[in-house]
Amino acid sequence: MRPGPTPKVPELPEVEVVRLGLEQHVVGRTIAAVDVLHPRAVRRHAGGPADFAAQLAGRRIAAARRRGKYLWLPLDNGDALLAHLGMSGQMLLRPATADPERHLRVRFTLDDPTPAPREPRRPLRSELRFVDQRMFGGLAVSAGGAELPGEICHIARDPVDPEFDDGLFLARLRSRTAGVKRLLLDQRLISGVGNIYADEALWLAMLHGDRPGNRLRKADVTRLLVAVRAVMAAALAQGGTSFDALYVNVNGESGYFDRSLEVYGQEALPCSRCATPIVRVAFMNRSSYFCPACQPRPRRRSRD
DNA sequence: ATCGCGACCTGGTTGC
DNA sequence: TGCAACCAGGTCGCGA
Repeated sequence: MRPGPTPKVPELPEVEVVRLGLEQHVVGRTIAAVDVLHPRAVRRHAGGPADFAAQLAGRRIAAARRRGKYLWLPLDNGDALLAHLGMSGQMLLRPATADPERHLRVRFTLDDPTPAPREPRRPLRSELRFVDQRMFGGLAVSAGGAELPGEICHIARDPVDPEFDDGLFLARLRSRTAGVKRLLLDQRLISGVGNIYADEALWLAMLHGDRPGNRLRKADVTRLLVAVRAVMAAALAQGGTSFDALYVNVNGESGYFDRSLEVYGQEALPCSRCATPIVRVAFMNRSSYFCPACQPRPRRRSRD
């Protein structure tokens, strides 16, 4: 069996697709058993793998929530199962008989849904599986975390949250000297934005990522927020359309990702606005892509 | 407090 | 052909 393509890194829209799938297929069901196949997957659970499993066994899943790239499943006792997909995490709902995935890390056996009175058909026994190749992701039980896990209280609301405060974001951005891309990636200011959508939003807003926060005009920040929401809405519209009832997957095979990219990964290709070749530069041990004409570097840069 | 950077992690790709 | 180096990047924690 050949390995599939490298999953795309989940940012807010991808995580929201997973949340929708969990909401539809897992909420209301009870965790019968938990099997931690790799301890690193629960490294952020203080009590270790055995305690992680013990605390979840018998609990009913009450809801599926998200803030930024964090997911959590509130449980019937007020605790929550907290999850981050990292770079390569997936949540899969699979028949219990399905072969284990190569990078299966944690397996949750779910009780069969209660059959309807007039429905003698036996429901399919299924498992929720946490699969993660690179293991930047992880799971934990958050004590009393149903409403908002304490572990993520430092994570800002995301731009899709109706309670996201645009004015507060503006004020905080403009109080900082760091470049606007770095600030976009700071989950304490705004959550859910990763390297890919940061580049896409900056291109759409025609801002260079090195523009210091405190030198942004109000109109720049307004444009940036519009852009962030636009790229996320577009991704969500294409990625969140459908998923198989037994397959909740962060890297659904929709292909929306590549089709809609304007700058990320597009080095040397012409900008769709002005035809200037897209430039790639090193940024925080990774890459930034931008159009040097549409997104002029701020002055006071020593290079270029 | 803020800033900037290294560590963590695996597997596909590139370069010699 | 073999093997080492590089690359992807979200988040945490550290030193300045």
